[in-house]
Parts: sequence; C-alpha cells; structure tokens
Amino acid sequence: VPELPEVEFARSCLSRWLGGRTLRRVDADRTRVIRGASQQTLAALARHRVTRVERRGKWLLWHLAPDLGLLAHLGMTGKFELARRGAPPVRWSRVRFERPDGAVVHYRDPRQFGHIRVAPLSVLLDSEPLKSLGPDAKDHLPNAQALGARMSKSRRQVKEVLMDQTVLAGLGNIQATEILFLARVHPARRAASLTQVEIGRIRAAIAKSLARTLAMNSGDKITYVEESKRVENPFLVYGKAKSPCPRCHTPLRKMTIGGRTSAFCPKCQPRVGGARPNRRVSTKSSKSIAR
DNA sequence: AAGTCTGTTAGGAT
DNA sequence: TATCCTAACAGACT
Repeated sequence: VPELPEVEFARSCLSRWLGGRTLRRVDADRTRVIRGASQQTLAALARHRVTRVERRGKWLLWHLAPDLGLLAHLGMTGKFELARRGAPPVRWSRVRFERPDGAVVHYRDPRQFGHIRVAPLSVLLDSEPLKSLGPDAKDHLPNAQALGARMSKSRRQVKEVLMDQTVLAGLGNIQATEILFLARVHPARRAASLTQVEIGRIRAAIAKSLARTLAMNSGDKITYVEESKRVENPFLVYGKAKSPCPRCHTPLRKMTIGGRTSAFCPKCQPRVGGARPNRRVSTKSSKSIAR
C-alpha cells in the first residue's frame, strides 16, 4: 500500500519520466478514479508541459503549464508505470499520459480507490484535501513540542492520531505500526496521555521508519507488500503477528485499532497510561533496532 | 470454493 | 465539533 515513502518514490519517478516534457496525448477510461472531472478534462491536458511534480503527504501534485494542476492519490493499489513505445498492454491501466517520444506513463489501479483531479493550481491548493492537510511527516516534521501540542488535543488512540492526515500528512497503517514499535509505545494508548519523552521517541521513530522504507525502493518499479505473498515482507512488525519480536523475541500480537490491524510487541510496547496516571517507561537502552 | 482480509479517503451517522 | 463507521473496489489467500 502506498504511504509517504512509496508516494515519494512515485514522485521521483514521475519527475524523471515527465518533468520538463510536454504531454502529447492523454486518455482516460471511464473510471471512478477521475473525480470531479471528465474524460474530456483529462484529454485536454494534451499539449501541456509538466513543469514539476511535488508530494504533499500521500498526495501528488503535478504542475502543468499553463496554469493547471493534477492532483493524484494512489489509494490502496494505484501506481504510475512507464511503458516504452510498443510495450505490451498494461493490466488495470485507467489513464495514459503519452510523451513526445511515444513512451506512455500509465496510471494503473485495480481497485480504483485512487483519486485524480484536474483544476487550476490555485484552486487545488485552496480546496480540500490539500487545504486542511497537516505538515508533511518527512519534509516538515514538527519538533517534539509542536508534535505533542498537536497530538495531546485528542482523546483518540495514538495510532489513529498518527494516521490522521490533518494532524500529520503521509503516515498510514504500515508506517504507524512500525513507528510505534520503534518508539516502544502501545498503539492503543490515548494520545493525550503520552509523556513528552514518549512524544520525543515517536518523533525520532517517524524519521527513522520513513527513511528506512524510503531506502528500500529504487529504479523504475515498485511492488507493494500486500500485492503478493511472493514478495517478502520487509517490515519489522507490520503483518508479522505471532512472529518473534525482532528486539526481545516475545511473540508479536495483533489487535484492531480504528478498524485497522495493528501488530505490536506486548513486552516492548507495554500498555501503560490510558485511564491511569502516566508513568515513564523504563529507558533501558537496547541495541540496533530500538534506539 | 464461499468467505475473509487487505487499507485508502469521503461522507454520513452518532 | 470530534469521533466513529461503512462504502467503494478487486484480488489473494484460507
């Protein structure tokens, strides 16, 4: 599933594939992916030049000249792919952007949970969802104090708050699961009960997990973990309930939080806080993984 | 081989 | 207002 690191990878691919180029032709299927726009709106992108592709949280914003923007979200199964001229057909291709050299960038999305909107750039910037998006978890990660201020206002569980795009933009179920493991915080803790020390650990874990996942992808192709069991799961605890904890070897458990599966280590991520007064988690230093 | 699980945002219900 | 719940969708696995 595409979260901040995978979307950042998509951004760098798109920038490489289309940056500075003029679109020769754009054509879209009848698909629910195109929201608030028609197939004709997409087709009218032809002869526009892609000047820049930026990322905000999990959203991609293409800058097109003159004065147009394309806002894309990959949903759960969306991805952009480059097909050279004469390449075989792309399964689940929904929208195609053809370059002057005949290569085609496909937007493929089997489940069609993705979103593509086209509008003047200023309109996209001033309206939902960009308007109320929180600071980017990678490019504008708030310091521990500011992060604490944002999180302490909520009575929800910490994992839900981390995934709230208006609090912090870019984290989804996978990253939130990994971050809380690295920070040694139980996913069901109430956000408002976190100590400043724990917030500090969460902040460091955000940077660490994003950097780690970001470093896993290079080249022109990406494969999401859930796409196939043939792809090895590269994460520390996500999707690994019952496996031994990479830090203490206690079997990992899972529970549902905010309707989503969360894996955690019952020993490394003790359930303190909540209704009871906070107490500091022992800060025993452990090697490599913890930190 | 029908049923379950996957996780995103939007939008309605509470 | 803040939070909670489910639809949309399609494939892989049990």
